[in-house]
Amino acid sequence: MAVHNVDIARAFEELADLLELDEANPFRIRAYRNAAQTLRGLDTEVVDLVRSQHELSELPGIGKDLASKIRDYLETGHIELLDELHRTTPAVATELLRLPRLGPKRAKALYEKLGIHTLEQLHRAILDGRLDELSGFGPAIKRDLLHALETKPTGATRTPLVTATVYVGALVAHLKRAPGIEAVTVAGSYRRSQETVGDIDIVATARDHKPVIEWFTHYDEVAKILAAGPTRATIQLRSGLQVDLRVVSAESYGAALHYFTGSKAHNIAIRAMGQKRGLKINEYGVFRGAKRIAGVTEEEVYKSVGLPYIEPELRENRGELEAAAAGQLPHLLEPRDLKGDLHTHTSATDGHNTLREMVLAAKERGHAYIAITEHSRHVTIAHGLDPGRLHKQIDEIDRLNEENLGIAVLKGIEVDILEDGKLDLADAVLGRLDLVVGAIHSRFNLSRAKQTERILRALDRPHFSILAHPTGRLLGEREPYDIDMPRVIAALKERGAFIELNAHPERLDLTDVHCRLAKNAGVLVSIATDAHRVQELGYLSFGVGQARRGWLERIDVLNTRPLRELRTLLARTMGRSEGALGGKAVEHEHSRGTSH
DNA sequence: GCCGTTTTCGGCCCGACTGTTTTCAGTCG
Repeated sequence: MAVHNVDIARAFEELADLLELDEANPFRIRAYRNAAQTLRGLDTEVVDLVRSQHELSELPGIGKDLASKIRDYLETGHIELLDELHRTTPAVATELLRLPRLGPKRAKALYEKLGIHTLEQLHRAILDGRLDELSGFGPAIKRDLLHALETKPTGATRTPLVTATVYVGALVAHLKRAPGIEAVTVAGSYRRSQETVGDIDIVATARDHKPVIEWFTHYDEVAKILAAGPTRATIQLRSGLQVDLRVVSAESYGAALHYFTGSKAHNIAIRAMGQKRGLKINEYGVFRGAKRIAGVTEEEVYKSVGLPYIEPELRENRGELEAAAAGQLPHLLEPRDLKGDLHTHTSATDGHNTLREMVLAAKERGHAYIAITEHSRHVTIAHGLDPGRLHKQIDEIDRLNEENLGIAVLKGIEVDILEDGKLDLADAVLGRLDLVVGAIHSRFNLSRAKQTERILRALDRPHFSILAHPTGRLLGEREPYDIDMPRVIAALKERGAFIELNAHPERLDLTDVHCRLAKNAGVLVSIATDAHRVQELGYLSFGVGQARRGWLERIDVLNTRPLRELRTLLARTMGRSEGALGGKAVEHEHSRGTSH
C-alpha cells in the first residue's frame, strides 16, 4: 500500500482532534497539527525520504516521537496511539466536531452524558428537548445545530478565486464610499492568491470605526449579519460567500494587514520570533511593553523581527522565514514578465473565437507570441483535429504570419496521450509543428504506476514539448489523477521538455508545491491559459498568482523568454536543431536582451 | 510533542465576538 504525505497528515489531524476530546495538553495537540501542516507542504514523499536514509526528525515540527509514528504508519499502516484513541472514543466524536458551535467540550458532553452515537440520535435529542438537561446548549446553539443537521452537506464550501473576484470587486467599491473611510484592502487567502478562498477578509482604516461597520453591514447584497462588534463584523452575502471586515486606525494598518493576510502558520511563526525579542505582535502593532514600536506598514512589522518584506503569496511558513533571514527570498514572477501564451483553442475545435480573433486579442494584450494548440481527434467531444484538418490549420497560420500582424503565431497541438502512452497523431504529422503540448483527457483512474508509465512513454516520442495540466484536476469537481510527480518531472528534465501551469482558474494545475518541485529540478514552467475564447486570455493573472505561490521567478518560466529564445528551446523538444524551424513565422522581439 | 541568540526544562501567538455564562467555551483569522 502506497502511503502519501496527505495520508499521514490526515492521521495526525485526526489524532489532534481525538486528543482534544481527551483534554490532552493543548501544546501537544498543536504539535500534531503543526506536523500535519509540514507534511502537506512537503514536495517529497516521506516514504522516499525514509528510503534514502533521511532523518525525518530534521523536518520542522517533527521530533523523535512523531518521526517514529510516521515510520510506524509507513511500515504497518497504523499508529498505535490512534488505534487506541479509536477504541476509547466513539466514532461519532469527530463527526460532531465538524458541526458548528461544537468543540471538544460540547461534543464530549453529547456522547458521554446523553449517550449520542450517531448524528440521527443528536437530531432526535434536540427535537425531544433532551439537550436542555445539559449546560452550554442554549437556544441559538440548538437552532444552528438543527440547521446544520437538516441541510445536506454541500461538500466543498470553498469558493474558486475567480468567483470571489466578482463579489469582492463590487463590495470593495461599496466600502470605498463609506463615511470617513481612508483605506480598503482585501487580505486573507485572497491576497495570498490561494486557488480557492474559504471567506473574504477585508482590512479598512478610518478614524471613526462605527459608521464603516454600519456601511458594511447595510450593503445591499448582505443576506445575513453573522457578527457585528465595534471594530469587526462578519456578513454572509446572498451568494453564500462570507466576508469579514476589520476596521483599525491608520497607525495599525500594516499590523492589521499582516495579521489578516496570514497564513495562520506564518503569523504564529512571526509572533514567536517577536516574542523572542521581547515584542508582542498583534493586529494593532508591534509592542515593547506598552510602547508601540511598529505597525503602520507591513515592512515595519517584518523589520521589527529582523526580516525583509515577504510577499503575501509566500506566507505559508514553508521556508520563507528562513529564506528571508538568509537574504534568499525569490524575486517573484510579475505579470509583465510573461511574453505570450502557449496553450489556446479556436473555433476550429471547441473554442468560441476564430484563429484571427484569438491572435488579434492576444496582440491587444501585448503578447509577442501565441501558440494555437487544438485538441486532437481522440477528443471527439471537442471535435479534435485529424491530420487533414491540422494541415489545413498549419497553412492558415502560415498565411496569417505572412501578414506581419505584430505577433508571432506558433503552430501547436494539444495532442491526446492515449492510454498506452502513444500520442493521438503520427510523428510525421506532429513534426510539422513548432510545439507539441501533450495531455491526458481520458482514463483518469489508472493506478499511480500505470498513469506515470503512460506519461513517461509519451515523453519518449520524438516530438513532445510541454506536459499540459499535469494532474487533470478540476477544482471542486474532479480530483487529480494519481501520478508520481517527482518521477515525471525528472523525466521532463532529462528530455529537455517543459511542464504547464494551466492558468485556467478551475485548473491551476500545477499546484504551488509542484511548482517548487519543477523549479528545483530545473524544469521550466509554461504558464498558459488554455483559453477557449478571447476573454479567457486574461486568465494568465491567475497563473501568475499560483506561480508566485510556488516561488517561481522569471528565470523559471518558459514563456518569459523572448521569441527567438523560446523557438530555440521548443525546437529542441521537437528533435530539431536550432536553425531548422518549421514554417516562416515572422519574429517580433521587443524584449530581447533584457537582463535578469 | 517540539524546541533552543537567556533555555535540554519550561516555555509554546493573540484578540474579537457570540452565546451562555457570572468567568468561560467556541469559533475565526
